[in-house]
Order: sequence, then structure tokens, then C-alpha cells
Amino acid sequence: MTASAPEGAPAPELSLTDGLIQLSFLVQAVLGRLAGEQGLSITQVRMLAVLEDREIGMRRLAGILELEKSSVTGLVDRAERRGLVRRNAVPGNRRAVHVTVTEAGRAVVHLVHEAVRTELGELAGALDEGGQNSFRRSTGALIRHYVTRHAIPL
Amino acid sequence: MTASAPEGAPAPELSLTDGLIQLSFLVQAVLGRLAGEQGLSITQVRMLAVLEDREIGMRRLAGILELEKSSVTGLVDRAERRGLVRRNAVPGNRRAVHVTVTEAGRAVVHLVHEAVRTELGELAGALDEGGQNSFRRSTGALIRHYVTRHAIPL
DNA sequence: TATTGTTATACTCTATAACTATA
DNA sequence: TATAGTTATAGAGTATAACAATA
Repeated sequence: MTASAPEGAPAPELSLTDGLIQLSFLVQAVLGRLAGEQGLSITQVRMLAVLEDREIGMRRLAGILELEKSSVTGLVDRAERRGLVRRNAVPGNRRAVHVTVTEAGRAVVHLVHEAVRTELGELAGALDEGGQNSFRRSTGALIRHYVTRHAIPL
Repeated sequence: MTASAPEGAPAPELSLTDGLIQLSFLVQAVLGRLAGEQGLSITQVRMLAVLEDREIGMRRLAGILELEKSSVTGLVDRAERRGLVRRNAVPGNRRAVHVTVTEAGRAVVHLVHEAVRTELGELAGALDEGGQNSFRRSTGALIRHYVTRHAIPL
């Protein structure tokens, strides 16, 4: 699997597969570091990002994050303890709850967002303009290709 | 942070940054799934891959994986319990141990390797030959760029 | 004294199974 | 009965701090 992103050394021209793998570790490391600087995990940031523009229940949230609902219970518990989200009663359905981001949650996820855009933007500076465009197109093609082969959730 | 890789919908042309992020989630999901099919986590596979061609101690292993040594103690404990690695005494240094992969460990990491190469190879089929070449070059450039900015470990 | 490795402890993330309270 | 959500439990992964043994 070619270990991780770092592991410097001479760099003997990566295969596309190894490049994909190392790049994924690199990006995840950046995300984890920048989220961590705000006291969050990648999972917490994902959750906050999902909730930024939706007001949904635990089950739906679990579906989007591709986690079990019991996992999401804990996730929301911890975020709620930190004042990042709230569980709201749903009028007319006493067994449902809707999770919403608080202002504090919005603020912190915004900080992470900006830091990520900045740092990955700098990284993209390694490519010239044409390189950036073709890379962006290729990335989109790979993602679409994957998404069409593996059923997309919601 | 643009949540995760899935989350299909119309696909409104990703920015380079969002593409990088989604692609990293996608690749990690593939790695996690294929490792999981062999009963391993990504971390365990990384460790086995590191040990495949090196005989090193706990401290060095921690450095390469960028983990605390105490974390590696647990990692090696669990892998050893499953018969994937062994702690070997180091002749002439009674406080050091060298971790080595067993045949079982080698076999299972090989299975994961092959599955990953196959699946990511298929994914790369979304690009034509020229696209693959330029994508491979760009990926290499991004990784080198990152590695030169952030001190490389060992 | 410095270094290698482990232990103790704690927290996050995740899952499965069983349960409660609605619908 | 079926569904939304929680609780109980367990295990992996991670970190910090303290410790043991050896160099």
C-alpha cells in the first residue's frame, strides 16, 4: 500500500495507483492537522459541514456520513457537549430530533474550511495553470467514475 | 470541507481543492474496505507495509508511521496476537526489539496490495492514456511539493 | 543520564445488539 | 409492527505521563 505520504527519500516516479494513495494520505493528514488545530477530528468537521445547510435527524445524518446510528449518537453527544450542535425537538413527531449547528459550530467549521482552502490552494501552486485545470478535470472524472460504479447513498 | 466522497447529486464541477478532498476520502474508503475484507485496518496495513522490507525497532516504526511509541506498542500487540508480526530480541542490545512480519502477515498484506492495485487500476480507467500520464505527473508534483515544504520524517 | 520500550489512563470513533418510546 | 433514537458493551486507534530496564 506504500505506507503513507511522507517517507521522503529519492522519489522514484510514482505509479498512478501509488500516487493516488500517497496523495490521499497527504490530504487526510492536512485535514486532520487543520481540524485538530481547532480541537476537532475530521469526522466532527464532516458532520458540521453536513449540518451547515441542512436540518435533519439522526438517522439521515447517519446515512449521509455512512455510519451506524449508534455511532452518530456518540458523535452528536460529544459535539453537543462542546456546544457545537444542538438536538431540537421536532414539532409533531415526539420520537424524532433534528440536529442543528450552533453559531459556535458554524464559526469553528468556517475556520477549518478557510485553513483547508488556503493550505490546499498553496499546494495546488505546485502545478502551473494548465496543470491545475487538467488535474481538476481528471479528479472530477475519477470521482464521477467511482460514484457511478458504487451506488451513491444520500 | 465538502463532507465526503459519495454524496452524489448533480456534480457541479469541483474546485481543485474540493476535488482533492473528495478524492482523498474516496481512496481512503477503498483502502479501508479492501483492508477490512482481510480483517485489517488501514493502520495495520501501513505497518505491515513498512515492515515488509525493513527490520526495525519500535521507536523507528513509530517515527515512520508518525505515531507515539506507546501507540505503536498497542498496534504491534494486536498484530502480534493475530500472528501477523513478531517481536524479536536484538542480539547485543537487551532493551531493543525488532519487529518483523510473519509469513501470515506477508500473505495478508499481499492480498490487500493486489486488491488495491486492481481496484484503483480500474478507477484510473476513467482517464484516457494521456489523462493518466498527466494525472500521474501532477500527483507526483503535488507530493514532492508538499514533502519539500514539510520536513520529511524518516 | 539518555534511550528503548511498556504500562496506566483516558478519550474518540466505530460497530452490534438490545432496548425505549413513539408512529 | 415498524421506525427513530439511545444505551450497553466492546474493541481499535491515539495521546500523555510515568515507569522499568538497559546503554
